[in-house]
Amino acid sequence: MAKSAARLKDIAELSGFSVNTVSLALRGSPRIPDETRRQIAEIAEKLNYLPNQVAKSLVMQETRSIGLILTDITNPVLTAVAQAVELELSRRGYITLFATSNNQIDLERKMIETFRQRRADGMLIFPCNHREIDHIRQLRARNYPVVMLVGDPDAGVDAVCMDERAGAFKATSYLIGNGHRRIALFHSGGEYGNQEKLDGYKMALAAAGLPYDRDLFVVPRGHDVRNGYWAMETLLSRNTGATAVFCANDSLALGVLRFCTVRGISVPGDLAIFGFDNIVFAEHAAIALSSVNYDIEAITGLAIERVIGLINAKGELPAPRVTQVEPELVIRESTADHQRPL
Amino acid sequence: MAKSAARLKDIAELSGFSVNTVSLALRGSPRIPDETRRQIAEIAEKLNYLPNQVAKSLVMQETRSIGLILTDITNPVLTAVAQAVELELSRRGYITLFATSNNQIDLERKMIETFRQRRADGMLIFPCNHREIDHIRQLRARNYPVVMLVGDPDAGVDAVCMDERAGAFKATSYLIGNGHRRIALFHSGGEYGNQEKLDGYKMALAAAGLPYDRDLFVVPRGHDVRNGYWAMETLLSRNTGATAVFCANDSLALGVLRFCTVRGISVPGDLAIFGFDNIVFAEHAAIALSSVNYDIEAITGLAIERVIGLINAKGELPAPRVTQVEPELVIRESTADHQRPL
DNA sequence: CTGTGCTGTATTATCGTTAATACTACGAAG
DNA sequence: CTTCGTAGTATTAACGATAATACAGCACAG
Repeated sequence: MAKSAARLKDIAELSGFSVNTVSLALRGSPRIPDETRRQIAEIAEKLNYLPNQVAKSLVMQETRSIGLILTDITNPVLTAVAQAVELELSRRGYITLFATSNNQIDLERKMIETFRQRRADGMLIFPCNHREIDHIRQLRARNYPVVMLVGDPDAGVDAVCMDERAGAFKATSYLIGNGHRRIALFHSGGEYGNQEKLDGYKMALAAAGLPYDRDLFVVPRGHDVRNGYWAMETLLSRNTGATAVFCANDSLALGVLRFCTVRGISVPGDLAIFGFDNIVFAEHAAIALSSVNYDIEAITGLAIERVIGLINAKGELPAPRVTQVEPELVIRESTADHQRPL
Repeated sequence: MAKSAARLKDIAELSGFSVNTVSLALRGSPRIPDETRRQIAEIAEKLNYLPNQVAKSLVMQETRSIGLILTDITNPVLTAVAQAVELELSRRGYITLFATSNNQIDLERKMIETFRQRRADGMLIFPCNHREIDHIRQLRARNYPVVMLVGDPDAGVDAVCMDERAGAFKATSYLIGNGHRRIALFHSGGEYGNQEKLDGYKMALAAAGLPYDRDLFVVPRGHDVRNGYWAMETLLSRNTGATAVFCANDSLALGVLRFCTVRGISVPGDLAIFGFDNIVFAEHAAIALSSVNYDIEAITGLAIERVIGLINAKGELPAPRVTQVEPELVIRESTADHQRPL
């Protein structure tokens, strides 16, 4: 902490008024006449006074800070989320406390505890595991304002999130509409994961009367570019006759694109690629990627609205609600916009 | 703030000991016998007690929090910096207060003020303008521990940063060594900017006896992918006969790559591309980018070491020091590794 | 048998603010 | 000429922790 910062007491001594008068004057109380206020403001200015938010928090019982726990900030979507949240909260006079769980649930628990100690007024959480959220439920049960950024409708905790099932359904349906019949799915869901994108994919196939072929489903070990590369290599070795790939996120899709560039596979001529999340690099890839748009502004906006609502709710919190935002498709070069010959 | 969190006082009342005894017991003071400690710990556990860090900060005169001000967190290098800083600080028991200035100096000033109000123990700052740093100097003059992540050696403020001039020199020299004689520079320096990359570029040309041609220097309006695309278009229209492009950052380079893909310009056959910062997407681009590596671990590690050193320095702060980390080149596919025919 | 030191605990002050309440002077009303 | 309201300011008590100091009771040395 900065040494020897000026306090109300210092201003009080220099001005001859009491601490309380100084406090009232600086906060613009109507009970203080202008002349007094002027004198006090002048001295405050001279001492470069800045109110001590720590002391203020203690007495006001609010810190005007909100914790944001992400799984991994290098994921471009989460980066954008972090940016949007910080911007909007700062606009509303809140500070953002950041933490990344690095997909480890112990770290997630630890960071929740840290934020609780620091008396963050509320928390926004991207849980690292969609199923293990008892610690978050517990938080909520203790009347702590918390909103998740992903979530099942029956999680028992407030959430604002993208409707991933709908997104996957739309993207798959689009590919089917373009004439594709053998559509691969790259999705590192598995243990962690929400099955929602898988569900949406299956629903779209079913709706079109196409069979679900387990061979077309590749589960990469992670969700970054090199995993996408690996997944494409794997798919090819299975000889499935796939003409399109739907990737659960854009990094995987960029990996697929890279693989195709290296192997001379033409995109979208030989293979159509559909991504998910619509990160900035998707738009500007060597071949611009079609993707399911993650509407960051909408989701973070609603989530912040919600958590601040909970903070301001006096007494018991209202029953948790889960809001799902339906995503739009963004069609670019990586999917042909015409009927492909079979 | 969470309603009705347990306090020391509650534990004191339930256990029959005084508040002070409870505090000592929970902090493991040797003056408290084991049996007493056990009783107290048990009740604390039952009440789900978590010490109030706000109150603690007030009395201890330290918040164990450090402010990090970035220009724009969506820049992948800064994202990685943010991640590394948060991780390391959390390891050392500090919390990270994030803010982005969005390259607006007013916002930068405002965030510094916010952090000062919240009594962050120190700050790490990526100033949005290398020249206008009076407000940061002032901070330092008031004995506030602050370390910049970029900086001139004579800034008068502590800094740990990459030696950009050396990086630019190395990259340009590498291209020259590969036989290139007409090397373009895309650098959005201009008003904001450090001229350091430009300096390094010029030095390398001079060292090889090559002239500096103003036509080969394109100044894009920003530093994202589309600006790189635009810059390449501009360069081409100038008919300079450039055989290589050195970009001040990887996003620009990716834009150049995209342009080349669209126009059928072979990389590195017709044009070599060298980036700067070595972001993840550089490695995994359709054609993997050569780049100047930004050693995030080294820089953030040193910066954190420095700021914590300043925090722990009793009394007057030591004279400011600027540490420059010399970057390495990472050579990949976008530059040919053999002598090109002229 | 008294003083001394130690062990375990309690009391009190403090951090910098806000909030509730208490005073003091003065002008107006009865 | 008292009373009362009010404007301006001061006093006191929180907030929840830590830290310095005080105080019992008991063992032991002289």
